[in-house]
Formats: sequence, structure tokens, C-alpha cells
Amino acid sequence: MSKGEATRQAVLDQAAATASRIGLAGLTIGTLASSTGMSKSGLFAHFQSKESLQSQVLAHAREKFVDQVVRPALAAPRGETRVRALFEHWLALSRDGGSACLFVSASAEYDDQPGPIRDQLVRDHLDFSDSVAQMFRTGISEGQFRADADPDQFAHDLHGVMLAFFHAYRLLNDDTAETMARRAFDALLAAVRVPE
Amino acid sequence: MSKGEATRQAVLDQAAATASRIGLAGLTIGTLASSTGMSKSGLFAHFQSKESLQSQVLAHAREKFVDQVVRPALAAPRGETRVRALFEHWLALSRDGGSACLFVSASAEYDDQPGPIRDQLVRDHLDFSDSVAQMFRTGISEGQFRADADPDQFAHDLHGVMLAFFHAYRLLNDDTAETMARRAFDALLAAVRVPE
DNA sequence: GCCCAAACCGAACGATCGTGCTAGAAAGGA
DNA sequence: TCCTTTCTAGCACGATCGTTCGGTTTGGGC
Repeated sequence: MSKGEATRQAVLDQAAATASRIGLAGLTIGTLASSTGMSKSGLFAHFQSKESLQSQVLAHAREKFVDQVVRPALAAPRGETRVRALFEHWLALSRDGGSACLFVSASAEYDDQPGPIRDQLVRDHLDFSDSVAQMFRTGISEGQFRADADPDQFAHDLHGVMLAFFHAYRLLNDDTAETMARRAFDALLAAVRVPE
Repeated sequence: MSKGEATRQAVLDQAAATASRIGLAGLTIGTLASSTGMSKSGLFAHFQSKESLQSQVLAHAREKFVDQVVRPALAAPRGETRVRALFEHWLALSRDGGSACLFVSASAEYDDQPGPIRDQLVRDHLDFSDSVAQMFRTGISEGQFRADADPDQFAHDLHGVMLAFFHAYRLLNDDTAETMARRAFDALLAAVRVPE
């Protein structure tokens, strides 16, 4: 990896961390430069514009999310075990303020601001949502989930469980957040499991 | 109502509308002044600082939310009917970008930024969450909901349903968002209703 | 060790940020 | 109508915003 690419990655790491605290729109070339020990112009040279920087931060976070959540889940056995692995990794990543936070806050920030950032967020979510639905479908074909259950609805509901956890954990500092998320997830599974 | 108070309300209305689009932190004295046809200093004189403005916007939104969601629900008959009324009014307010949006985006923005704004958000959510739990408890004492169901868990789960709806409706422009939210809500109720 | 290209910095740009100060316009009670 | 209180505009301030540009350092291939 060339030197330029290395610093670019370092900047993106720092930017993603900052953005998950103060939001993607709250990112500033100045603060980002001083927090990485670079000059404004030196940092700016790596990205053509601020919007491009934000876009690259999002792509960077997406890769991390796939690596730490989606891929580990796909490595687990098909069916409920896989869905549960997805949930656990997702939860773990959200807990320590990883890239999951970024998507939550960015989605709320840009849900009413048309443009490339919003488009990217939509695309990423649809991709992920499809992955979740697909995992659920394998669970159906494995005979673990009811055939009449809606995979998209499941993905939607699971997302809701995670958003609620996020809110309780990060905003409210509620230490029962994880317990509640687990109960909600279990209830979700209980409703779609095939009756014995 | 004095003239000053009238313009203050008008500014807060405009500010709340703007903030629900671009976020509470994205509010700017300049843009707010030009969108209300006032001068920066003239507008600023009504609020001692920007943070105070944000705080008052939040309080303004809270009042609207209580008026349009909580109060109508409390006017409905106790039990499931009341909970369902809460859900429907909440949904309706979220649909047309009312004050509900503001709390969702503000919560995501300030979940990692300590200070009075965050404290206010926490307080408001705890208040509301308690109201929801209380509505659920009356449902229990009416014999409509299971006595072993956890009211706080229900409030938490309902919040998750709303957050997921919000995401699907506003970010993804998913026109099945409402249907999915209703299904999720029905599933939530089905799990806590007393068996016949 | 030389040289070119890549990487980085410093200074500056116009614009806009939040925030004061002061003077004048408007409102309202007497 | 006058006087006082309330409201609002104009102007200015330091700071910071995103961005540009010319120059300096640095690193890798010969």
C-alpha cells in the first residue's frame, strides 16, 4: 500500500470515528486535520471535496460493517443459528460505537436531504436488508422458519429491534438495553419458528 | 399574546420544520432569519444563544407531540383501544414530517454529545416512555393484556417499530412501510394479549 | 546520488458562522 | 398625543467554514 493510500485510510478511520459521534454532516476538514496531525490542505488533497470525503467515509464504514457483521454471520450454519449470529455481531458492533452507529445517525441526518450521500445510504441499506431477508429464506428452506413468514418483514422488524437498542443504549445509557433487545429478538424468532 | 411572543412562536415553528429536515444541529441563525424574513440580530434577540434556541425548539416540538399524539390517545377508551390510538396518531404525525421526525433525528445526533440538549432529549423520552408503559398497565388491569407482560419492554418494542417505520418511510421512501409497521404492531399486540 | 513524481504544508480567498452594540421603528397604555 | 416599553435592523467583530494555489519536503526507481 502506497503512503498516500495509507494516510487516506488513517484519515477515513479517524473520520468514521468522529462522524459516529457528531454525525456525518458535522465532519469538518479543520478538526479532522488537527485530529490526524495534518494540515487542512494536505488532508484535503486526498479528497476532492467534502462531499467526496463523506461518501468515502460511508464506503469505509460499509466495508467494516460487512467484515464484522455480515461475513461472520454467513460463516455460521444456515438457519436460525446464522440469523442469531448476525444479531449478536450486529449488537456487538453497535455496543462499542463501531460503524453501525454511523449508519444509524447518517440515515437520520440525510433522510430528507436528496443527493449522492442519501442515495448511497439507501443503496447500502437495501443491500443489507436483502442479505438479511436471504438469510431468513434459507432458514425457511431448512424447515426452521414458517413458510408463510415474510422475509422482508423479518428484516424490517429486526432493524427496528436494533434501532430501539441503539437508542436505549447510546442515548439513554439504559443498561437493560441489551436484555430488552434480546427479548425482542427472541419474540421475533418465536413468532416465525415452525410450530412443533 | 404580545407581538414578541407571536414572532417567537413563528420562528420556533419555522425552526422546528427546518430542523426536522436538516437536523437540530444544522440549524443556523442566518438561514433561519432569511427564511422568516427577519434580520439575524432581530431574530437572535429573542433567544439568548443558539443552544437556547435549540432547546426551545425541542420544547416546542415536545408540546406539539403531546398535543397530537399523547393527548388524543388518553382520550380513547382504556386498554388496547388506547394503545392502538397512540400508535395511529404517532404514525400519522410521523407521516407528514411533524415533530416526531425531530426527536428521531435529534436523538441520533446528540446520543454522543453530552450537554443540556442531550439531557432534555433523555428526559423527554423517559417521560413519553413512561406514558406508554402506563397505558399498557391500564390494559393489564383491564384484563386485556397478560399480567406477566413487561410494560417497559412493550414501550421499548413499540418505539422500535416506530423507528423502523420512520427509516423505511423517510429514507427509503418505501410505500410498504406503513403496512409493515402495522403488521409489526399487530404482532406485538398478539404476543401480549391474554389467551382466550 | 539524482530526479521526478507523489505527498504535504502555509497562506490566503470569500463566505458564513454565532454574537454583541447602538440607534431607530413600532406598539401600547396614559 | 405623548411617553415608555418592546421590538427590530444595521453594522461590525473574530472565528471557522470549504477550497485554491504555489512552494517545499519526501520517497522510490534509475
